[in-house]
Amino acid sequence: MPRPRVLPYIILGLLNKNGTMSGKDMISEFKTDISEFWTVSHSQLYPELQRMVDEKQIKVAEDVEVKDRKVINYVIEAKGQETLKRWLAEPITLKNDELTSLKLYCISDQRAPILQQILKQCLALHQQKVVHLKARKELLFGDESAIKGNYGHYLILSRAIERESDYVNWLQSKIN
Amino acid sequence: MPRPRVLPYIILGLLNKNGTMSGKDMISEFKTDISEFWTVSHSQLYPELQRMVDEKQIKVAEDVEVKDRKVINYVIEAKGQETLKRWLAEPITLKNDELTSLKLYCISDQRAPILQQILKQCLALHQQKVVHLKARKELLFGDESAIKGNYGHYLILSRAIERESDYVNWLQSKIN
DNA sequence: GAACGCATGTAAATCGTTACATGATTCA
DNA sequence: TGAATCATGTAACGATTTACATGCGTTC
Repeated sequence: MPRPRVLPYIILGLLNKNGTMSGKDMISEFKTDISEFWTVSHSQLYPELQRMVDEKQIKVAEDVEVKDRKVINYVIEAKGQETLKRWLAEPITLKNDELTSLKLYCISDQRAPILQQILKQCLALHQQKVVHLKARKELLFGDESAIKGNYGHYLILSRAIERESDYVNWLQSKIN
Repeated sequence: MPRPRVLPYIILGLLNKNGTMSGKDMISEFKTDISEFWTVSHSQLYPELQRMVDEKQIKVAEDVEVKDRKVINYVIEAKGQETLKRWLAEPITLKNDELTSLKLYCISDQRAPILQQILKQCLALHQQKVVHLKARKELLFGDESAIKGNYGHYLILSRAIERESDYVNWLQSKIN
């Protein structure tokens, strides 16, 4: 069972959000706005675009505009919009939570129901994380004398708890 | 230029911290204490252990103890300790910062100079991140009317700023 | 019109995961 | 003794990165 792919969905998300885009445009947006969370090289992007055209997820935009250059512009197809919708609606799990920011990035409309759905699932997941991490800290460092001999471990565990707790608070503040 | 490897250093870190360990022991510690930050499959671990024995970074521990099972125990060698030391001392950059938690995990002693060194570099890096993210937010959403049409983007950018700011505060609290 | 830049494209090498395999130990 | 379990080991595939390649357009 191959690892689930990310790139095709980001491509769909960008095209759905921005309309017509070239590969170059996508690379540019990846770098400026998405590199904080995810990166991709152009040697992955271009073959993927071809594959997605074959799959009818996207199509080449016959722009009357700028065809001076060898730029290829793409637009999303109906099938692609459904694929994107299904991806956004997938349940959030420990395994795929690293993609949640990317999913949110693809949602332009503040009132989209899927947005609240994602935030709520994310909240539940990270609340569990906090519980788990706190239990782990209590187990390992409940006796504070254990901190001395494993200070680095203690540090990152403490930090993880703070980080997750902050995230939980933020998520709650964004949920209706 | 191949991507820098992580696994060998974690192996060295664990052996340096715990003394004698088998592959199974490492897998176990990966799962319980490190899975929050990093994962590895056993099919990666075992060949890597063999490679590191060949390189004299570690060696098989001739335990008189439990040799009933086919368990193979390892200990770190002097060369491995130097390799580990060099890794911990590498400058922290945007590229390798995702490994910082793993590095901290390998440092048992609260008073180790390398600990403060890492925390300070990490602080500088994330302070820069905050500056960059805030500038980006000002540029994109300084005009609040822009939020409506790109709400997801606004959300994750805002969250990133809070997350990084919290991290900066935490780092400062841990620095002498 | 020759050289360079740039969007796109291709190849090779590496990394990492899943699935499967081995051989020893335990236990019924 | 034979089945099951377990630590270790191997194979195959997909994903990702680096390096290199193509070919159009601009510019000097």
